[in-house]
Amino acid sequence: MTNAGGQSYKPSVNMGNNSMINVRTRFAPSPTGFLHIGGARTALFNWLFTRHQGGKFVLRVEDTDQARSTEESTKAILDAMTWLGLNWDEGPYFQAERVSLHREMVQKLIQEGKAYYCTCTPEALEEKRKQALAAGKKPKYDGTCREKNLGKTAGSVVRFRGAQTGVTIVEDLIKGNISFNNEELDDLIIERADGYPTYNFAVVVDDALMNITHVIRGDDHVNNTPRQILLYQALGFDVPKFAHVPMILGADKTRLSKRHGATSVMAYKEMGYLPEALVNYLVRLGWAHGDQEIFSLQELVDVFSLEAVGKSPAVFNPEKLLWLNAHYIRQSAPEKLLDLMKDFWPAPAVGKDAEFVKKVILDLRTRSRTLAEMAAAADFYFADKLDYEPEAAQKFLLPEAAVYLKEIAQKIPAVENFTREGIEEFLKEYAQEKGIKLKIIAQPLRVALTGKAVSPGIDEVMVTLGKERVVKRIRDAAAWITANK
RNA sequence: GGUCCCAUCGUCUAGUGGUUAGGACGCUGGCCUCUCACGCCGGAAACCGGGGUUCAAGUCCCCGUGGGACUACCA
Repeated sequence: MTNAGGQSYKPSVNMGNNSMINVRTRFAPSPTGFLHIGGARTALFNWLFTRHQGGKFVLRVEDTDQARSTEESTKAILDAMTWLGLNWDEGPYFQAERVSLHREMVQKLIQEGKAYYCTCTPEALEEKRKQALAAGKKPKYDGTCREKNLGKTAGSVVRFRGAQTGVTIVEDLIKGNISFNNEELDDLIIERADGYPTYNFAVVVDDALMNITHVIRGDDHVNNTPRQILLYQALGFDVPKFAHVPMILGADKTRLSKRHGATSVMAYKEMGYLPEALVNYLVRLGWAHGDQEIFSLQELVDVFSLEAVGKSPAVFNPEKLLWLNAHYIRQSAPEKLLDLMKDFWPAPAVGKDAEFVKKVILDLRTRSRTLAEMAAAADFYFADKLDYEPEAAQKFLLPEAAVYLKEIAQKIPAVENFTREGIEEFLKEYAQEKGIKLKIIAQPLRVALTGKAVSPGIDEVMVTLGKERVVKRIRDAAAWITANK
């Protein structure tokens, strides 16, 4: 399964450059929840970089935490990727299915003396950690089993024998060179007591075996990177290029989480956001191309580069996302919106004539920031009988207006040119005849037609509704005034 | 605590030693107008602080300060 159903994007790079043609990247989510905003941006950057370079984008599910991984999460993540249009070329591979490979590599390191069995219990380690912390020292594995040359026993784990001197330099495509003293790195566990590899080991083995050339991931991983580089070297693999993208923060500048509102990509779909809006918003978090704000996916593929990714974290701003979403709704063809709106319309809208619904969409297109907003604003188009908003009715459905409404209802059947222009002309002439401002009749008419004080232009509404419904609604309003005032 | 990263309007950002520090969201004044929205024109709003380097620093260096990440038999 490679969800190649997405459209294809042509790489914009000079294919004559042989070193670039073999770019391979991966997105490696752990299936312990839905795809969230941060993960989506990481996936997007990977995808854009890869498509720009004409490389291969691999999807790998990191499910070695057997206790927390679920199939539903895997499906939810793939669905979200597909919705965003981030198609992958290989995978999804499942890390848990590759444990024999990982174990092989663990054994290799043990045989070469680069890893060793450790029988320290979690409890003992936790105790030592506490003590170290209390004494103001660094909580680091103390090497109890390092030189014991232990064999495998029940409950034993395997630790990597890390270098204790020297410096490891991470050459990061976004952050530049970052150096770490190896003495800061402790002997990390690479195989757990349950026989499963730990993250830091499994990523290295898998990335190496899958020939990943560029590891693009969140910068919460920078501190893991030197250990991983040491692992690559111990295993005799080439070290890939790294690019650590800054985190996305909430309004309070802490790491984005549920506390800050919706963080699930699919929650945005359900709220009526378009994938192109989310993609456009996400890509501008930490990346810019001069002053440009609006980008199509193909445009992004053309101009995206890791060099232009900023180093500092970005605060997630829902207002700007909303603006972009409104923009993309405005830009969308009515046919497309007709399709998208199927999941959003209120019950009375289902089964209505497509041409009529399309007109409704056209009326509302510049006035809706989300599809859900559009649906909410559209209720009056589909209602058989209007409920007048109390404040609107009180202010505009008055006895003096009833006179005008009745006359207008009477004259409308004779309006030949029942278009926006024709209707506007008719109403202006009527107002002139009466010696009043258009305003005087527009608001009562609006309430009569929509039940609200705020709506699309009354000419638009009238055209969409059609003469018959218009006449009926105006008469209903006049009758309502007689009955209630 | 230790290690590492980061720092331009409220927010996202442009800026690569010499600019009236630009754009966008949001806010706001006006125009358009049947309300609202769209659109158009205008406004307020920023280089964290201190030292250097330099004729010249938002841009380079150092030190502070502030924020963030990691510090698991999670990923």
